Amino acid sequence: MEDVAERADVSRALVSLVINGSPKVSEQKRRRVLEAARALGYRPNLMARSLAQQRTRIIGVLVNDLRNPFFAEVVEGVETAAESDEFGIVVLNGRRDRVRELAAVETLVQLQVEGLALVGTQLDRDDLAEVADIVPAVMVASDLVGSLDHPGVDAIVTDGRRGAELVVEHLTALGHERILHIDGAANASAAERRQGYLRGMEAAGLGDLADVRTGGDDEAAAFAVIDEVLAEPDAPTAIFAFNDLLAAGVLDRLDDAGVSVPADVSLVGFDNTFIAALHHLALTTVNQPRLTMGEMAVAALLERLNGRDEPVRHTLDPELVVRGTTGPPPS
Amino acid sequence: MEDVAERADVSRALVSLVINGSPKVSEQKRRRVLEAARALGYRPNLMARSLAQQRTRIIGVLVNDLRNPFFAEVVEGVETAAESDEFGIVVLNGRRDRVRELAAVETLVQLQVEGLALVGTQLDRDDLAEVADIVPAVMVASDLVGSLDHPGVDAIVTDGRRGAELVVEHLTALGHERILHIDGAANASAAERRQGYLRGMEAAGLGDLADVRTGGDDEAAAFAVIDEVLAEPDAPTAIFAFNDLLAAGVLDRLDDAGVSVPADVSLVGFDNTFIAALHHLALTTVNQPRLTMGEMAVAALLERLNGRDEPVRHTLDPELVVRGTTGPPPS
DNA sequence: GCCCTTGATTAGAGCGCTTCAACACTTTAT
DNA sequence: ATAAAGTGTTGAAGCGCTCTAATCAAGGGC
Repeated sequence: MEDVAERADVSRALVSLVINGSPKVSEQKRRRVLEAARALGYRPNLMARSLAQQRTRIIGVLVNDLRNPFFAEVVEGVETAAESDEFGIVVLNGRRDRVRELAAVETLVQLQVEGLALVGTQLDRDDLAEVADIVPAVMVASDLVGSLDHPGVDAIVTDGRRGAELVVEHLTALGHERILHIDGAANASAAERRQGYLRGMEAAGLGDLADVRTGGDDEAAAFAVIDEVLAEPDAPTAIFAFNDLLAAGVLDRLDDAGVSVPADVSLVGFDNTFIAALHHLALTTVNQPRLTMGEMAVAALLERLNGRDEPVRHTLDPELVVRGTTGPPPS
Repeated sequence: MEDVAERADVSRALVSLVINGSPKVSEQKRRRVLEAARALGYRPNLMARSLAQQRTRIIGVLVNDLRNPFFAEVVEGVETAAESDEFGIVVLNGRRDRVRELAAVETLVQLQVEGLALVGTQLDRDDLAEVADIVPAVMVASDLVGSLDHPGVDAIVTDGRRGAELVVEHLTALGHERILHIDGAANASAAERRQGYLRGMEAAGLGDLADVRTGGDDEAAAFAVIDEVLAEPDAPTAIFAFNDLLAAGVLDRLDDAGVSVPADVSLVGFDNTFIAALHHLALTTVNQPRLTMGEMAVAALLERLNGRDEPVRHTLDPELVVRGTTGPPPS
């Protein structure tokens, strides 16, 4: 910057003004500075700028698992919104490991991000409380029971309870009774969906047939459960999986076992990722408005930066997407 | 930091030493400082540190499209390697838009990243030349014809030409002759695979049957092409798609049209993403060692930082993964 | 008792930028 | 002519940290 100033024969301060597009610079000098900058290949140092400005204009994004297309799309929503508000984002991948997530949050805080979007993270209340004192945070697509305890944390979620209920309603309407739920284990939104499932079963008068098994959030997690279930008498006629990835695993395993879907067993996923839409899977699932969620997360953070200080929680409506993996139970 | 120093009754410099784990600090003072830091909730400011240190220990990662699981896994490889070398990474998503990619590179450079990993980007030689003068760069999983022009750019690629040849060999061995290639359009690795396809066809004596159509890199790109092809006489008996996503699109469309795979038409993808492995697709495809590629990219950058200044190019071997979408042509 | 080490600590400059207050120069109002 | 009110420009302080060189204290050897 010094060099640019010298070459353009102005002060360093003026160069700064030009770079930042200040209106109070004469056209003549502006041109001189820009030309000097170009000639020297000058690039402002974002670190120095942030230090001086005392703000970074960066939103930190912590993602549970980047390989899950669902999260990738939420991030895309965050990105879009941040971009249009002239914020940058830094994405860190927790890879389903809470310890890694914790470390990532620390990194982001030290990076002085102005807001934190936690997408599907597994952090608990205490982890969050500490961080929320420092920087506004918003949880996206994962529900932390009690997160509202802390006034610094917002939440953007799809109503997983309702989503699960929709699934059960759909299946019971088709005539299913033995409906199995393979859950998301310790996954952040698992509890809610489990709850919705149980409520749905109760409501349908099938409370005593309710059956929840521990699954996970990827294909592999389904294998053991399916093997187990198929070996039992009274196998379910319908399976509601925690998410699409898990459902894909279920489908694979059923296939291996010669069980046909939906003739023998109906199957429902959750998230409506592009995988579910592949015709060859044609998975019935529950849609979550991913991009919108990402965008709302940024909006929530910006409101915080603009002074809001009560927590906000937006619950979006899930939507059942019926495709080819559900049908009436075998007679 | 000032506050911590005061509370521990030492100088700022000493605090800095403690925070950075210097060995030349007495156990007593170290304890005092750490305790003061904890009590005050002190967090070092990464920006300030980088500024003073004149290095960021950050590797910038620019990805063509985060939604594509292939790239997401390469990034995971980068992440793993960076982590073990105590580097941080900043991931930016180009979203298949060259202009956005250019902007992202600019951001990363201004962030003072110490190395740039370009994963599947579409940047051309000129774009790169400019950037490579400033920071070492490595292209991953995308081949830029002539990128070696610039001595500052390394490359980690899978041999797409060979991969495509493997596909053609597999198909011709099954008896196919009318093999169509739906390519990746302007995508960075499209040219190479196209070339391999053509070479493979020549080698099999099928040069005049070679047929390349413009596709893309997602499912939607396949639709128009398939509609077009099916309407023509002499429809191909095998289709080699640019990547798995595109292949999934092809599969969907063939399905819609009542064409069965592999009975009527064989289909091959590329990348061996988890999508291909889903039993319901069971897509024959070509594997690329994604994680390894990511790790090698970091290794290449670190070598640069340690003084290497001739360009390096690692070409990994592709591997044909035969699944259920290929078989002999209909008789 | 003096000089030399050795090890622990600190003062202070500097990293590249922004920004505020001050300044110089016009222009307009009186 | 003089004051008031703009315009454009700049000097210098300061953002939070690191790091070199200097300082200080405490032995050790003669």
